[in-house]
Amino acid sequence: MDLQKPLEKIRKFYHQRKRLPSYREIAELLNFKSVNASWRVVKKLIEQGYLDKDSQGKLIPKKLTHELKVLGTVAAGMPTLANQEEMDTLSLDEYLLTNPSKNYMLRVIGQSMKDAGISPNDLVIVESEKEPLNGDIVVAEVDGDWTMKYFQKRKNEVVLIPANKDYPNIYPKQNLRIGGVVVSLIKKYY
Amino acid sequence: MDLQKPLEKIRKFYHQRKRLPSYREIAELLNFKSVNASWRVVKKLIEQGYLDKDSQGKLIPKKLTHELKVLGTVAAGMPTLANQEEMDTLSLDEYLLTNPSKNYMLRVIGQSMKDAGISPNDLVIVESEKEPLNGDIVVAEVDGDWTMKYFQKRKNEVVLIPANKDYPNIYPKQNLRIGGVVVSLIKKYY
DNA sequence: TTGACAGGTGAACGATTGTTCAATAGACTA
DNA sequence: TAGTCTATTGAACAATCGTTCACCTGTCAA
Repeated sequence: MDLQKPLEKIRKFYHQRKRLPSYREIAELLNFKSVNASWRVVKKLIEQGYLDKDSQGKLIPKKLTHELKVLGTVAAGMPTLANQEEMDTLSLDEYLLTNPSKNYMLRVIGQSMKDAGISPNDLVIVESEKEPLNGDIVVAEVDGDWTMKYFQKRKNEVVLIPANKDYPNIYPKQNLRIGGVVVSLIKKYY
Repeated sequence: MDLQKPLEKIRKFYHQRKRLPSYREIAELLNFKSVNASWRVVKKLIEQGYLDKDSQGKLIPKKLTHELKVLGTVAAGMPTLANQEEMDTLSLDEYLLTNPSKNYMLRVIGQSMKDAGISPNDLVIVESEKEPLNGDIVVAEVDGDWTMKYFQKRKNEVVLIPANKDYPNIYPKQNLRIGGVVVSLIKKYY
């Protein structure tokens, strides 16, 4: 049985309508006249791990969601088209959001983290209410201003160190408030 | 009517089960004894743009998907908790995947793009079958090896330039194959 | 020629679906 | 007190749901 076409149709339906089709709808998609035919196709798709079922028998997606093929490492070269299907896929949302309810995103302005590869217009994902470790990049309010810096705790004081020699270290006198720890950085070129 | 609790419950259900609850299930979630009660809650949620309906009346998510609050710019400071709800949200998948079927992801090894802020273990999202412009970062096969470099087209030849002075420019003799253009870069610290 | 098998048809089942109606309970205002 | 409003209840509707029958093709091997 050819599972490729059904998979593609179902995937398309899912992305367009943001829900999975019912067996009747699958029959329509695949030009079946009987729901039993789609029932059998779905059974195979479940066996192969593309779909799954609820406790109530409702279909839920498994390997269908907007996902990225991870093709390997750059220097190791490009995999051929032949084995692309076997590679892992990954949802960016799930991958990047360490703690969805506490994550938020900031757009970077200013050059103070330049040497860490963080430039204006980049996006950083920040996790709030997280205890920073030495070397973490934190978003902090120092004496009234918000900045992004490396976090360094020494004996009794905290130092905020920029990744740019043109900027001075910051020794917060009072009112140091940590807004969160930068958990990931996103640069978008296009 | 308090929509916050229902929203949160429905959102949680959606993320756990990867489908939206039925009206009966919503009633159960919110301790309603009547489906009509959930029907009205849903009506409100639709009016506010959190949910939507199919042509068949089935619920589909709108602003429910795993989304990030974009809180503003770093230097501009942190918004207060009060206006967080009004901020934009953004799905990373939708934001980063310029062309889902042609995008794939590579893990970076090697230091050759160091000065562009691209380090080993970073992830790059590549769009295949895209014509590179001068200055774009491309993934290319040169004389048998795969690398990531800046793309530069001069008169009749193509030069691949690393972002690291310790590495030489590459003047492909033959067999230059562009695997794709890097459309975004992801660094994950945690 | 026979038999097995995979793919599709058609119909039926009880359960669950979205939707709507009338009715009830409490909070607030006039 | 009477009246209005909102939130919830409870019951009912046709339609659709997932699931399972028995049956009908065609293909290929024995």
